[in-house]
Amino acid sequence: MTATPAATVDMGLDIEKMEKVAFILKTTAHPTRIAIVQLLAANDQLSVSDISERLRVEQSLLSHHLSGMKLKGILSSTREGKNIYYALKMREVIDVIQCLAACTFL
Amino acid sequence: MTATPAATVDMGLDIEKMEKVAFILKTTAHPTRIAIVQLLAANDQLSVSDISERLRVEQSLLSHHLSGMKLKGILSSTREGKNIYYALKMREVIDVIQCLAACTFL
DNA sequence: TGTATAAATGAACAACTGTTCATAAGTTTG
DNA sequence: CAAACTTATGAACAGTTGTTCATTTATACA
Repeated sequence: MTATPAATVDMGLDIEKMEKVAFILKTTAHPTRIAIVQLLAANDQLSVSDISERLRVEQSLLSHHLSGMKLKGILSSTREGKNIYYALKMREVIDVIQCLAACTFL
Repeated sequence: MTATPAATVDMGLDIEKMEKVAFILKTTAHPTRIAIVQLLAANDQLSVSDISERLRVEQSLLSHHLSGMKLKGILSSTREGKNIYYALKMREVIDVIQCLAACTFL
């Protein structure tokens, strides 16, 4: 990791908040992963092949993204028969994305 | 770069918006750089040494961060005598950070 | 049991990031 | 001009990321 700069300058974002947001952003700021979050925000659980079809992302690559996100605590997964269903675990991620979606100026 | 997934699933975040936000986030989601943005949101221009002192980040490293951010269009710089002053160029960055700061839930 | 289907895993690799260190380049002032 | 100061630059390097491909594991079902 990186050393945190000393000053706590702020606009309402204290260090702790800043690091949490940075974490969420770093692990989510990628087109495929944002799309995954959006899908799971709307669907509350989906199998890998569901996601793969909808996003047209190849199985293996998708799996890597999913397990990475799971590892970082953003998603959870449960097996049901042949399929494995992923769901959003860290709800703050939705909030962050919704927050950004609400930013009209962009 | 990465291929954009096909589906435009959304929560109000269309693909274009999503990519702009992702860009801003990727280039900003780092403690030092967030701190820089915050400083420059509050000060509208600061010399490298100002920033270096306030954030206690070493000259060369800071310079790398700054010129990277400039390269990506986030900051601008102008020389005034010995000093070089950096300023926020892409104002949306402030908006994004303020937007996130407003998210109380975190 | 064998075959099909769903998903994970691991190697390999290129590209990018963050960092440090040493050095260069531009500016001011004596 | 030389010395001091401020900032940039470039090499080097370790670590991370995104991706592909081939292989493996797990489950279901004939």
